[in-house]
Amino acid sequence: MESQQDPPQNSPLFPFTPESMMQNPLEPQGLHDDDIDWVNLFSGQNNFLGDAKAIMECTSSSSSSSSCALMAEKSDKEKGKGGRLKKTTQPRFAFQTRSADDILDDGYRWRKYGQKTVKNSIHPRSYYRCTHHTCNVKKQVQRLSKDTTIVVTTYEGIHNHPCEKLMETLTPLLKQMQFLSRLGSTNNAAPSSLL
DNA sequence: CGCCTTTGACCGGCGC
DNA sequence: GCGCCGGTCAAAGGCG
Repeated sequence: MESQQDPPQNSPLFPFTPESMMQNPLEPQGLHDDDIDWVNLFSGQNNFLGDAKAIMECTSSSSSSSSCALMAEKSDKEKGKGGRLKKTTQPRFAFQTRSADDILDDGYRWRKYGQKTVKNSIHPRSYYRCTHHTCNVKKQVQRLSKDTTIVVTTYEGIHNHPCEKLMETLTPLLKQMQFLSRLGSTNNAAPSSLL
């Protein structure tokens, strides 16, 4: 199915996803391997959003995103503009990333379904939908006219499926870890050489 | 051939 | 009521 093997120009796996942020919006480092629920992590079944508005600043060593900000808000404040769009209550997340590339590789597959020039911005806004059949997540990508090095990515909705690329990357590792932990339980050897 | 992007048309909400 | 604006649709074409 998924055949994208090429290393993307920006971070191969965007260091956080809206879902992962929702897991631990302000303490991304607070996870232990034993605590990770991979399914929930990537399917976003734990929704920390109430009326909360979270803003996160972070730094990243990746070449493309030197800084970013996350804002989360309830989208039912949205006016429900736009053609045939039903009124949604999907949570929305706005990322600001400093990148030469408009498209963040967040591990999901997106299909572009529109592009519009917006008022007060010299750069067009692009509209993407998650290509997963059952997933209704959308995102908008727009470059700031003030600072053209900053790309604003707005996610709308929660993925109801695992991140394909991330799972693709992690599956062999997880299998290896399972294998080694089984060995470790019999041989009392810790798989400390991993990663 | 399937999947993707492009792009103009269309739709509906909002402000005046 | 009308025009503006943002969001979506869908046909056409490109690419691997």
